[in-house]
Amino acid sequence: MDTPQKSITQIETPISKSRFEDSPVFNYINSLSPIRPVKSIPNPHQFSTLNFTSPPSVFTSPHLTSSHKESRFFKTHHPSSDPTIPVQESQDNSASNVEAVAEADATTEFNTDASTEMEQPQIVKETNLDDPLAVSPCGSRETTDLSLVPYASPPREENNGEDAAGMEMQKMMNDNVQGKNETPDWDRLIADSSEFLIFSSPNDSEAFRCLMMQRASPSLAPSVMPTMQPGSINEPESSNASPYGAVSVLHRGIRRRCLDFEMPGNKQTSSENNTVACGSSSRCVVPSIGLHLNALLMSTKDCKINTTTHDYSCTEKYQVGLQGSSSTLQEPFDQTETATRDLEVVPDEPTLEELHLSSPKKKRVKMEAGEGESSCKRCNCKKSKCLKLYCECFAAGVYCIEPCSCIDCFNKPIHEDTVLATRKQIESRNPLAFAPKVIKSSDLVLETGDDASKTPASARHKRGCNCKKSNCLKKYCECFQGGVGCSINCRCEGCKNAFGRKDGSSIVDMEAEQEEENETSKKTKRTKNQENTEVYLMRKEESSALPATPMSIYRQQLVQLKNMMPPPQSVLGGGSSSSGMFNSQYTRKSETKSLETVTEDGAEEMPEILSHTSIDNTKAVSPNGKRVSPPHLDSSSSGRRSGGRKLILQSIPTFPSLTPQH
DNA sequence: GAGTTTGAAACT
DNA sequence: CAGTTTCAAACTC
Repeated sequence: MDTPQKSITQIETPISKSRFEDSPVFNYINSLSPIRPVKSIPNPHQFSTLNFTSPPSVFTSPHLTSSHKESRFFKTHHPSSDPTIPVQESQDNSASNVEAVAEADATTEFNTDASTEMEQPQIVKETNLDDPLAVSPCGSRETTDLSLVPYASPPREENNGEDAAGMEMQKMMNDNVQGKNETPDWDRLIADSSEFLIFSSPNDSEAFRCLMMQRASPSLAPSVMPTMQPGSINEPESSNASPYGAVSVLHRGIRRRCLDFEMPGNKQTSSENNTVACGSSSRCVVPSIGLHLNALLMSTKDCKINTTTHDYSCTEKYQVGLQGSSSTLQEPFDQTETATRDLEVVPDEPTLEELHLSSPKKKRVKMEAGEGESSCKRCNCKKSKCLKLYCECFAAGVYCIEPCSCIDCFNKPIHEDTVLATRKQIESRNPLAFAPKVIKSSDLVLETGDDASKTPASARHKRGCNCKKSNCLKKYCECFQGGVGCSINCRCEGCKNAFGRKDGSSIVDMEAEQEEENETSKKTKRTKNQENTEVYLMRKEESSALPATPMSIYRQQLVQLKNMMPPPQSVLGGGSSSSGMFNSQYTRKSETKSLETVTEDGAEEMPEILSHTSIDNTKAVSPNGKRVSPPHLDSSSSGRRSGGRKLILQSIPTFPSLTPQH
């Protein structure tokens, strides 16, 4: 039985309004007031494209406006007993907020907070905004918002929500521009915000930062994916299309969603996190922002979400500041892609840059034309429907996106159920299927007790490779691809892995590095034996695409830090759960842990990177100027020269300073 | 860009 | 668990 109340209110509003407007009193007032009543124009389009110029496409779709209310924000349960009112409210707010973020991106963290807060009270609790104002129970939102956000949308009538939002947006934009004079120190803002602005997910923060960056460098503003309207796709789940649509639009524009496969029963949470986009998103949508591309990687493979606890471990600083510095070694290509883009952004890596830019390598062309274009990891699946581990996206825990060339792809938000089911199935078969393939050596040592720790990479492939012909010298080899040495877990034949052979000899690396070092100083070419040379060349080729990009630099820094840190604690994230990809990396456990995990991958690449990049550069390109100062390795590391050319990871003793104890 | 090679994933 | 098939990335031309 329908409660007449609702319908009555719906009907009554317009009626009463019209009556009111027709009334002489109204006319009188109207005549007196210079303010003319403006009737809302129910034109969703007006709100979007026409009104705003910034990064339009992503957020301008009518679909978006129509589905705002169903965006992921509203997936969260409203604590209030009567969802209708809050929803209505949040509808406007969300619209304005989303738009604010999207269009104006003048939105500050406060606004973001506000939106988050408004839409996700629970998350707010979770995220614990330090700002007392921010934490307001559902009751007093508006006040809070207003107090918090200079341009936050004030409470307004439920009608013409979109227009209102749009107008509000413009107002906000204006206010922001005028009031702040548009001199945002984004780095500072982000840095500052990182302390109290805790995003509901790492991806959120990523997206946030992305937007910030975007604003910071409008010239780089993406062309923006024009027509990716998932909603336009005739999906069976049309009922759900909206939410997805909204989310997708938003995320497509901003971020690539990560799959949080876990929480089978907890769909809500799952969706919440699912929506969480990986940093990838940023790269996808904001191609110009090379730095963010890495974030994708981070989110996808490196910064794993500990779905078990729903913690995210890359500390916000890392997440935001480093922008996916941890981009996985498992995806050298991505790195390279990113690198290529980063070159434009980061001018201070002359040698490598030049090297990279000047070399019209096929690889690079390939990357630019293909993966690099979107700067997203792209799969090319044809038969697996992207629902098998064959699919890199799926394996990485991210949804496929536009740039993917996959056919019959089911790895999309609209098929979330399928994806989750498949994921579960695969995990049931192999609980570690989605676990990071490359894990820290320390962890490994705990597990296998092998000599992994002896190798420079300081990480090992979990299962080991099974190479027969590639000698573990090509990316066919997962160990090599991951930038780690082979271990006793490997069943490879003729292993010549540059990062460390199965037999435990990591000497190759040492020799190569030292050799290169000497060569560098002497400016002569190497005189190493053929094997090492071969290895070296291969690695160089690999890493040539990984010049001194910020990412690589971050990684480098991280690696350095890592090396200075004491041996990692027991595996937390690693074993945390089978949800794998996202497991450890985002666990908020401790910064140390985060760093470690982040570094984990970074270390994989180190040998090569280190041999080519200088610490000075590292310093120079520090993301937001925050931290990761390459510690005083020199004194402690025997492998490093005054020139700062090289770091020999192996030789760097653990350094206690960064961890509380030890 | 097409074809080949390779090894992981999936299957039996 | 081992062998085989399938698959898509990596690689080569």
